[in-house]
Amino acid sequence: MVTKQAAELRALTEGRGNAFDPDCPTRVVLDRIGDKWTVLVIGALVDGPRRFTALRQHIGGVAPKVLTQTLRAMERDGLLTRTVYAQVPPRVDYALTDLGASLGGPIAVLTDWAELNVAKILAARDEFVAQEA
Amino acid sequence: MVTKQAAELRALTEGRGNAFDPDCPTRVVLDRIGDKWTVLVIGALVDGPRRFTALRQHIGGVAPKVLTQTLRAMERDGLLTRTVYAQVPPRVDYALTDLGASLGGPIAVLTDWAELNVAKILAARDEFVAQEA
DNA sequence: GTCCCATAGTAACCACTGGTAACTGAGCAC
DNA sequence: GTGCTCAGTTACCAGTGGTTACTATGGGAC
Repeated sequence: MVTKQAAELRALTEGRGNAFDPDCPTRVVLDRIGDKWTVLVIGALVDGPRRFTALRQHIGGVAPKVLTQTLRAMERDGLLTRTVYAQVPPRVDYALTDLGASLGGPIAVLTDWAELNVAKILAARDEFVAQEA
Repeated sequence: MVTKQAAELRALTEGRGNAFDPDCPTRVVLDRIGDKWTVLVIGALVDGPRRFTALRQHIGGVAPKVLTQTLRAMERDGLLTRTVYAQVPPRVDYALTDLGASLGGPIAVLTDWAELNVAKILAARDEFVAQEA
């Protein structure tokens, strides 16, 4: 614990993290971004706030439990806000914070690459399978 | 807040083959990129080929089994090449392909964001913990 | 000859997480 | 009192990530 805090402090005081240091908190950020649902939630919220069920419908194939986990983690990390209205039936709005919205750029770059290179990756995969056989 | 970047992301996700469709192969690419070790391996190889042990040392905290899994998956997807020299002790070089190297740009954007925003995320996390208590 | 070393993994095992299906609670309409 | 909506929760299961220990091979030291 002490060493971890020291590493975080060092990384922060140096101004920049080093993702290759296992104790560097940048790893934490990469883990969060690495979660595919986080990426899709950011994409689903760039247009504005959405409710829980709307998110579920917009992001195909996500189970409610997993969506809840993702949203809570993102709220904890300051990427979005969760607003509960005391109504029945309940209403909960999710909206990106400035920090969360600022992630949209890097994610767009990534999804752009993905769109452009899906074919190459699938081709490599097919070829590899063919070689194995 | 919602700017050109947001519009870009929206165009990507709602226009041509979108990542919100659970059956879209873009999901496959996001899963691969989402693996934190993949990101670090790309980062470790942009300067040139490395051997297995060199990768292990450069990327702190990775278990050999997991590194092997990651490297095999990346080889399968055409992101890197694996060259075995019939020597004793064994020597295996890993090098990025053009496809793998082209991922360096998007990943650099992402890690830049991560390193710049680590402090904000940790602050949000601390505040959240404080509010809970 | 025997012992030890380095490299690039594998094997066995465990814990945690991601995913599925079913259930909850609160008020309102019927 | 039955059913409807929304936003989850609960119980459960499989797969994955991670840890530690072990392996194969030949070269050099003794």
